[in-house]
Amino acid sequence: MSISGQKQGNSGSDKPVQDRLLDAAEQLFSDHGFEGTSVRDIASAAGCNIAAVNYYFGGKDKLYTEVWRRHLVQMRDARLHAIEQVMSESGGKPALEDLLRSFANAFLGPFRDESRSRRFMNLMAREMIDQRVPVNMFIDEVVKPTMSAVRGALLRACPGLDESKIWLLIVFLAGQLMHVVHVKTMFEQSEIAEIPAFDLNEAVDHIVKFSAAGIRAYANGETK
Amino acid sequence: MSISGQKQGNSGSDKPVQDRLLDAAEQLFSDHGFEGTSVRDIASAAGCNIAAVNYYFGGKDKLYTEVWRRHLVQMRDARLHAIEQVMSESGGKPALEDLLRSFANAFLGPFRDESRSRRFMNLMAREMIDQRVPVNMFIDEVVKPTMSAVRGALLRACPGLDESKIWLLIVFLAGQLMHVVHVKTMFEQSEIAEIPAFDLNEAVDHIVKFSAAGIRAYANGETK
DNA sequence: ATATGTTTTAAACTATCGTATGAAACAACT
DNA sequence: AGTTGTTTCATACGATAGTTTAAAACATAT
Repeated sequence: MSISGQKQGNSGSDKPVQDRLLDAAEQLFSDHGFEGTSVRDIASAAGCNIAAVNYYFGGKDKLYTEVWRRHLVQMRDARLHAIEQVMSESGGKPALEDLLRSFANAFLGPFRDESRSRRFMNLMAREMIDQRVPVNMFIDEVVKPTMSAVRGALLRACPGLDESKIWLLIVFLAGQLMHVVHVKTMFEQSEIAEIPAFDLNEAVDHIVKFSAAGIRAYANGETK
Repeated sequence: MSISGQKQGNSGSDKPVQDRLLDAAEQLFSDHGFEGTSVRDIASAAGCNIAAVNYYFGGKDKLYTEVWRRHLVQMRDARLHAIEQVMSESGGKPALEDLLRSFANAFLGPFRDESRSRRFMNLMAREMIDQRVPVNMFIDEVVKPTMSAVRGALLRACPGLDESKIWLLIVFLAGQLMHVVHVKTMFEQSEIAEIPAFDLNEAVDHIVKFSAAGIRAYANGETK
């Protein structure tokens, strides 16, 4: 059998054991937190033996980071794909607003699906209080590749942009989007029904308009 | 020695053991969460024996709820005192705006002190994810006494108000204030320095103006 | 000083935690 | 069949969790 093979006739479900463990762990970590979840609970929910956690992931901590890695690569791919699509649709010279809107929508994608977003929200709220994922992983898996892609696309959309200052603009853009995520997270946790559902589209419109104006002002100031 | 007596020559500090335990527990629960804090850690930080937690509080859970009770009674007293003061200053017939402003400021008091607010914020963020304090306690210690006081004051400030609908107005008012707390909580957790400090005074101004208009419209609609 | 009630202490208890182990079960190939 | 490499399993390990216990230390009153 090959080293990366998967068994076929497993007992609990049709999914391989690794995925069942990741799914069960994500649900339990989201509901009860890292310390409040035991590997026995996870293995039981995944329908497999306790030792499988160590066999496949090398420990509870590693399993937790792998739960996150799954989300991180998904985020990265969604953002990279959004940028590539705008680039190809515009023949390599996208309108600034289109680029910003596409990226913002990809950024906020995980929070649009109401059914799955709650689990991810809880996971994120917990991770924001107790940081357990190594920062390097977050930087390497998401920030670096996303940033360089946005950077390239921004330069095509706004040729007059100063290359030395472009990182600041991207950080600022991501900061606005993270802000939206934070507000949305808070609204989800709030049980007070009085507050209407937070409108992501409205937030995206604002950020696109605001950032486009800011970036253009920046570009003109540098080139004049 | 009386049954509620306190020893004088304790070893760790000048405070009694109960208070030292509550202080240490609050700090540790705020930093590492309930599951992430052991009673040995708490006792060690408080400079006393492990058994003291069970001797004085009857267990780790009870200690946690007592940490919260301390905050809850403080909240309740601050709000009640604010209402009493407005009532006495106005000779029992306060202006609606004064009443609302005074209550709102008392409500948001714990979040104005920047030095102590962070610990309480963390504690609250954790409690919002994992509810461990019995809801009855929150209702009995804060909601009920506060509500009836606000109700009485509101009736004096707005005699035309329908008594059967007044609870809804109070819930609505508290909901707005909790909303402000949530946003503030989020801003504190956010590490992004780009966002300016959240202005509580601005929020209070808005809520006072908005709620006063709403309540007056309500009262007029019911009395005409 | 003796007696009484309270507080503090060190140690032990049971339960559960994350992890490690070695044998059994299994699948794929010679 | 027999061999090989992978996966599953029951079980055990050491560490630590929250809690309990009983004796020692202490303060106060008679």
